[in-house]
Amino acid sequence: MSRQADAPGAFDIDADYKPLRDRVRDELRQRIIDDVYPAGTRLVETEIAAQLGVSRLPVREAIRALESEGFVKTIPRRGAVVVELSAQDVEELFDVREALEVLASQQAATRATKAELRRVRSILTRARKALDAGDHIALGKANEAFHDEILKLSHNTLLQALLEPLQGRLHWLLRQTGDPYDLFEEHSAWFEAIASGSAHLAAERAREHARLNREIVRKLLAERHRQTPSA
Amino acid sequence: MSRQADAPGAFDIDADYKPLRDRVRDELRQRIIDDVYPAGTRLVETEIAAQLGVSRLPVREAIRALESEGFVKTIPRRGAVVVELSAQDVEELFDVREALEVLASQQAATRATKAELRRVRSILTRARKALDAGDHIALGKANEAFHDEILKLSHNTLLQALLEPLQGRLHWLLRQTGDPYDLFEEHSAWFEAIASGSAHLAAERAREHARLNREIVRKLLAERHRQTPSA
DNA sequence: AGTGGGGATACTGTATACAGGATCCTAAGC
DNA sequence: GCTTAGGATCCTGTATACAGTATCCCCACT
Repeated sequence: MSRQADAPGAFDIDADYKPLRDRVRDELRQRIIDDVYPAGTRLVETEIAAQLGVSRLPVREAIRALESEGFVKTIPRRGAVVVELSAQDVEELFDVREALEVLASQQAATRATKAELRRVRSILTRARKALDAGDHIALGKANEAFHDEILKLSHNTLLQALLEPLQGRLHWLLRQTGDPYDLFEEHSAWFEAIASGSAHLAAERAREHARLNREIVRKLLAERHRQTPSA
Repeated sequence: MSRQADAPGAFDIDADYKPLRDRVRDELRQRIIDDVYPAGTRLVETEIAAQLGVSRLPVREAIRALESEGFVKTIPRRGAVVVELSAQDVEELFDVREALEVLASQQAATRATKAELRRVRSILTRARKALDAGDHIALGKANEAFHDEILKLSHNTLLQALLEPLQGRLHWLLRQTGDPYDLFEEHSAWFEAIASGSAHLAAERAREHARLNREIVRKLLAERHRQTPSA
């Protein structure tokens, strides 16, 4: 997170130290998002440990972390399983996301600095380019980065801590549903509302965006369900 | 929590099994809330392990859990410390609490069953009695239970999972500030709004309640700060 | 052929052991 | 007297080891 945040001149040798558990957690999360471990997959500690060349303990702690992030569910004495997001889970995810993103947007409107706004604008530019180039991967990443940045503009660390894992699950969901929708106009309008400094306007845009997004995912899921009725 | 909640007729031998890590976590959380471990206290794994008569591992996992709940902060290779809630932390806590409790209240208004409403009403009665008897401890517990129940009425498990630890920290804060305020009229009005079935009204009441609560805590903290300017 | 029991197996839960980094104290130098 | 280098100590990070429980498969019995 904050590499050398304070004491700018200080020597900070091996500042990029990260405990094994964190690196394992990141790796496993990525595998879940990338569908290497589809829903229902059992995460067996010994297996993963052997595969990554570490002992069971870091794996164990990583799995616990993923549990608190909502990616896996563990049953006592039975181990961890990658969760399947039910329709209700998705609805709840969007319920909470909407509430928190509206708050983030409001606070961003009143607290964002000019430099921060510039940075977000540059992300939008990146998204535009990816869209024109037809690069779906880059577009998806830019869209994810956009949401992350809006979150930072709120200057509310608790909000960030809560919303980040939720967005992780949403991105997971969106990747499952296929190619990223064209959200460029949406994001632009939302961003301008924040940049205008009006908390009210920013809130309205955030809510609108969240609802549109929810509808898109609903449709995609309904489609997918029609294709694979029972699986 | 939910001992043998589902499958009423099923044999569920040792249903009350709980991994050591969970029992240790509960114990440590309680100690933090009860101010046995005041803010700034270092939680040394070996110490706690010896004291509780378990090995370091369950303690380690418990500490990780408390970290994700926001009670402690761990620095790599340095260990865990009970956090001190800064003024900004408190504000953020209330920001998020307000947003989520408004959502919970809205959903409760449209989803709560008659049986559930009866249960909440009985909690209010308990609070009333505690208030009349001047039993501050019981009043505080009833108020905490009230919030927990409202949360359940929302029938939104994600919302509950997110809000529970936040409320834990709020209760911690409120206990630090001394005797529980008289929130009976407030809670009653809020409850009636939910019982009326109007999402809009329920949302308004929830917001009002959250804001009042925030003001109370602000005043208490300002007072405490005046008494202990630097500590 | 179907069902129930017994044992093997696989995995988690917990304990112990060891390695390496951070802190703190002491002592020497300025 | 103050500062700083060196080492001892403490504590976390990680690995290994053992115990106990759940699952599964196979075989015997009905």
